[in-house]
Amino acid sequence: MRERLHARGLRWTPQRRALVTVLSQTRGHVTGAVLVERCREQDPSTIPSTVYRTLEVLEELGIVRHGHGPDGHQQYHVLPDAEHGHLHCRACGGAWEISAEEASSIVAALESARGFTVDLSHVTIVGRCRDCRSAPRGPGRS
Amino acid sequence: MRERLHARGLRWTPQRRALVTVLSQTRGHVTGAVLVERCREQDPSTIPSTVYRTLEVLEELGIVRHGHGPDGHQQYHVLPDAEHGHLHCRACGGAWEISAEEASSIVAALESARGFTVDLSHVTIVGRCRDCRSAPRGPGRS
DNA sequence: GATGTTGCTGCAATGCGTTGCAATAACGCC
DNA sequence: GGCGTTATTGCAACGCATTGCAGCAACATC
Repeated sequence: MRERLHARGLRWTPQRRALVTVLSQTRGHVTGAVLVERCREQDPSTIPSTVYRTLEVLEELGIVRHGHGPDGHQQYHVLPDAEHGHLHCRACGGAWEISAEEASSIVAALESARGFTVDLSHVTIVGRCRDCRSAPRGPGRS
Repeated sequence: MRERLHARGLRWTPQRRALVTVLSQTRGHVTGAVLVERCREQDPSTIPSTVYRTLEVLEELGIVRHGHGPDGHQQYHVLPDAEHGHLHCRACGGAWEISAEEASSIVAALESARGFTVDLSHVTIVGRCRDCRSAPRGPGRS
């Protein structure tokens, strides 16, 4: 980790160490706010802007990816999970992953038709799941 | 417009009138903040929360749709444009629309495989467009 | 046109995230 | 170990959006 930063002329600071530790104990998806809070547990003097800036750096290194939840808030996930997209039911709040394979149809379509390279891990698709689809008319947070 | 509100037991207020006027002069996509600002031009005493709450109501009526830009901020578009998704290049900031037809492959796939109904107008796909794909390594706002 | 209901508004506070800037402290080098 | 360079941090302010609550005002009714 430290090496990767140094290789780019970046620095290995206590604050970064803390975030990396937190990330290593994290599975699945987390919002930015939660990461800030977890860092605070480790070191109460943690400042939000530092965390967000560090996340930016780590994303450039390919350590994390971020997308946006159905409410538009940050959502980070730690690699090296397979790259995947996200599916959210606006009625029940449920969430699922879309595998690269499952998404290949659009990815390929956009690629060949427009020459557009999709960042799958940033994709969040909102709608209604099987169970809620038939339901009367859920509230619909988003 | 007024009728549609009344039909649901809702009220036709000066503030709503203002927002509807603003929307009627709007084409394409607008962020929430811009709508607030435009309302302020008409009536400087406009309060943001009122605007956002009214947008919520209008969305329930099917007058507007909202999604989230690549930065996670609100983006509204006025109907009755054909329903469509959004494509954003993280390097140049360019934006395009994805027609329902073009998206039919995923929509149909998710529909049949998972029984998931996609809200296409809420979809924003981020990546790199043809021109930026070959570029060295753009900054990558998102 | 006066009155009661209850949907809306204004306001203030909160939450998430970003940005500018001066001070700090990693790092490389001697 | 001391020193200079410059990436980072801490802080404070800002921007967008949401929420709770009390007072206000549309609307239906008489």
